[in-house]
Amino acid sequence: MRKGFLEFPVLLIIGAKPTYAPDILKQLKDANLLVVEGTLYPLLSRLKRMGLVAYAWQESKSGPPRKMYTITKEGKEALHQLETSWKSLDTSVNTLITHYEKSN
Amino acid sequence: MRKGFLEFPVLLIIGAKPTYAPDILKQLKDANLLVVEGTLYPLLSRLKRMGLVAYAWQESKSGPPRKMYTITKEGKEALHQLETSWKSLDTSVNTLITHYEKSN
DNA sequence: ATAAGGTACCTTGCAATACACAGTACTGCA
DNA sequence: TGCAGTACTGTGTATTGCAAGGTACCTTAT
Repeated sequence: MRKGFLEFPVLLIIGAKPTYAPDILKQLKDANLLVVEGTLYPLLSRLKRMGLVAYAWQESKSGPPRKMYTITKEGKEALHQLETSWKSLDTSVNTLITHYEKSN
Repeated sequence: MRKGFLEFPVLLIIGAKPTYAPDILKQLKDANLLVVEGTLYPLLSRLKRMGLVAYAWQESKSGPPRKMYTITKEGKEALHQLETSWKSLDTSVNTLITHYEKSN
């Protein structure tokens, strides 16, 4: 279950708008999801290998070129499935919390 | 982040009422959280080693004795912290979902 | 021109988690 | 005594996420 949880938020971010790694890190941090470079880069490579995202090099005005990631059709399908799983998990856990609180 | 996610639902279950492994498995399954023996037993040992739960042998009318697990004071404290983390994660992910949906 | 600092990407090695799978042990019943 | 059911345990493995270190490019200041 919940294997590769991080894929979900990352796909959500890329799915919302094409972005590149440092920006993804920033958005995750803004969302209170602490992820570091060493986690994100391998994850992005994995998503690319699975065909869920694609990238294109894009020049920058303030540094080296960036890999701009976009979500693919397959990525969107995977995203919808992840969203379903998430909602199920969310419901399950919140139910357990309710049970716990009722018992005290 | 979210390292050892399963600890949370398991602690919630034990915290609500003393139980033993097969019953925990059943409750997790009822909550749509698929976990198997090979995952749960090491997890329980870990929780015990960390002092978050304790167990007492209890005889059964239909088979071998059971390890009845109860939550400890430390376990309750850990549980509250896990609950806080969960709520934060819940909010974060749902925010990202909203952002994603708005962008489409 | 060159040094320094910043940005972006990538790799290696490690620890922990969760699973598959197999095994042990106790109980009750035929 | 054999068998099925219940409960607990151990081994091996893939994956995940992180720490740490490294490469390369670009801009700015000297």
